[in-house]
Amino acid sequence: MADEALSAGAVARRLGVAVTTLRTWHQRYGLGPSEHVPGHHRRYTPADLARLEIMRRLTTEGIAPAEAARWARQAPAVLPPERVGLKAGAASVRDGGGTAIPVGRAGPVARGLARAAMRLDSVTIGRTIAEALAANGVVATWEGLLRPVLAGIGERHVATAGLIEVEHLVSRCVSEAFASVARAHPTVGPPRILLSCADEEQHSLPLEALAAALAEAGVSYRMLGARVPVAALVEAVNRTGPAAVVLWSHTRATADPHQLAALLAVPRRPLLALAAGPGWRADSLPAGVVRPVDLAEALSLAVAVRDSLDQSTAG
Amino acid sequence: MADEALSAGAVARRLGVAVTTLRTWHQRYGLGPSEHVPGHHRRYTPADLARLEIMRRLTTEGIAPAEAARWARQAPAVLPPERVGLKAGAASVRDGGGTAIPVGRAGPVARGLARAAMRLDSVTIGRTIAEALAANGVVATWEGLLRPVLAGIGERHVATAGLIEVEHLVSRCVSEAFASVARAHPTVGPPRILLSCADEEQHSLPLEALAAALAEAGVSYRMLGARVPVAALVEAVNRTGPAAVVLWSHTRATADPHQLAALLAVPRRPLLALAAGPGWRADSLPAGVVRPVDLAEALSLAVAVRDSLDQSTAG
DNA sequence: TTTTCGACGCAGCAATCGACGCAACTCGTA
DNA sequence: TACGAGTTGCGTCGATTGCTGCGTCGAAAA
Repeated sequence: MADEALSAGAVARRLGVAVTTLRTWHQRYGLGPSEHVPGHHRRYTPADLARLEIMRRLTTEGIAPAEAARWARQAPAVLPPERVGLKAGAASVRDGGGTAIPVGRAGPVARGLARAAMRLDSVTIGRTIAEALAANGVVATWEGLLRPVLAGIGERHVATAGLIEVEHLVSRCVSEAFASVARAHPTVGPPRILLSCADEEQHSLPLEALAAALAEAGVSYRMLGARVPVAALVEAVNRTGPAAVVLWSHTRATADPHQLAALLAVPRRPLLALAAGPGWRADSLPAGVVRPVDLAEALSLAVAVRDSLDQSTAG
Repeated sequence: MADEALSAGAVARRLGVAVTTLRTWHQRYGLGPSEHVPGHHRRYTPADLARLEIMRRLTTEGIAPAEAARWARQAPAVLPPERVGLKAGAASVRDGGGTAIPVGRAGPVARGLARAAMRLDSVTIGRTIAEALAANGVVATWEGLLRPVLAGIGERHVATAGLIEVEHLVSRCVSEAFASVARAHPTVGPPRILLSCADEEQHSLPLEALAAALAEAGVSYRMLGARVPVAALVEAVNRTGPAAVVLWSHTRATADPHQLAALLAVPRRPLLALAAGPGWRADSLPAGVVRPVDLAEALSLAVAVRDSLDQSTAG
């Protein structure tokens, strides 16, 4: 007597899709209520709902909707307990559209992640990212999965002035996943690398990616986070005396070269100053500042600092 | 309270509905006298009356009758805590001079945490928090450790215009710790609770505390994060149709009651709207909004909604 | 006699229906 | 590199369905 027969709206809400999409799935793929009189309202039984949830799960794994629907339609009443071991399914069927997030040729996993993001499904988002991180490491996951999806969301965001909640949600999930990596890889030795965002800079995700990559490589670091005023940065450098400082700037507005100059004017100036992020202009950087082009380069530079320090202390 | 049996007419007059409606509610939703012989007159006990009053309150607040009835039927004793006076924050601090962080009488662990924060020692910060969470749970750790320390840092921050980097670092560590709690407690079922910050509101830590507490209690939720524009919030509510929405506002500047009004104006409005945080003014809240005074109360209110099913149809 | 019961019906309104179309992503091709 | 073809999610529109509160009526209870 409890939950027999859900209305279309209730099912749509539960799945996180629009009501119209449910109707489309019914008429295009035959995924509807098992008993439905045309013209009358749809009433979804638990079995129908289970079929739709298979559809949703497969699409969030990056399977093309048409194929996912074929799977879901002939689904046995007993659903196989998850874990079928995905891994870049060969799902290169025509795929597109609607209110989707563009991920280019970033692969089916990225497509699935984008879909989960659109549904605000933080559980799936988190799981997808964690699996990718475990399988491919921080750098590859960042370049091949997270950056494309985040860029796609940002693109849509500026174009439609919407999707802000999606952007925040994914950012949080990514941030949590990176933190999880850092926690899973305890580092040894004192942190000699300081990571900080530029003044007023709100985007710290790429810096967190670097932090996670460092943790993965066993390098300890110190992360200050977003929106660090120059005075606070100088103060932190003075207090902790790092060998290398990475200063992230996402947009030109936050990329004030004076910050770098102030960094180099500190009494015990760091060995290496990295100006990371697309905000910095190569021609306006003070002498002695290095500008890595991507995450991998920043990582190798930072690792090099660690190694040189080890060498100097050892010999 | 033995034989306070009210007749149908009396109850109808008291509730302000027609007698016929009472009969309809009985046969359609099962909201009638607990003991009733068909054909005989209905005799409503005080308990029956209380159930009907819940029904009436929810329907007049705009909740779909079928859903309101379900809520009223299986609501054992969820009495909304009426207006507990807001106590002024006892801000009498007098502890440690120099560059220490005032933590009041929060105990030695808090002092240790504050010291680690001053050293920017994220490893120790994270470990301290994790241990406290494991030992005392989310609510106690938040109220007894994290909130005092964060408040102390904020106090010093506004007083000395420094310590911003400390504040960010600790925030990040707390955030990570909460995320870790959430990941360690997998929840089941679709999320029926939506957590969101008010528009322009940047502080999301207390909301993350609530999220972690919910996860600890096995309740699934959806967290939108900081700085959620009204349009995005409404959009998310429309899409996912949560049973309860928690809107956090830290300062008065971000506590625009219009946001709550917009929340309640959504087609299928949530059963419960919580205005959380010190920003909200009790006298300016729209009717039907509950204002929890602390984390524990917000938690218990949210947990109460856990079992509520939606489905707004059937007959 | 007065009030309530159960059954039936009706009008208002929100949700949904089916049809159509739009926008946008991917991919193959030039 | 640009462009058309194939897909796909979803907004819109006028019509319909179905839920909801309540009035009415003959019979039964108080």
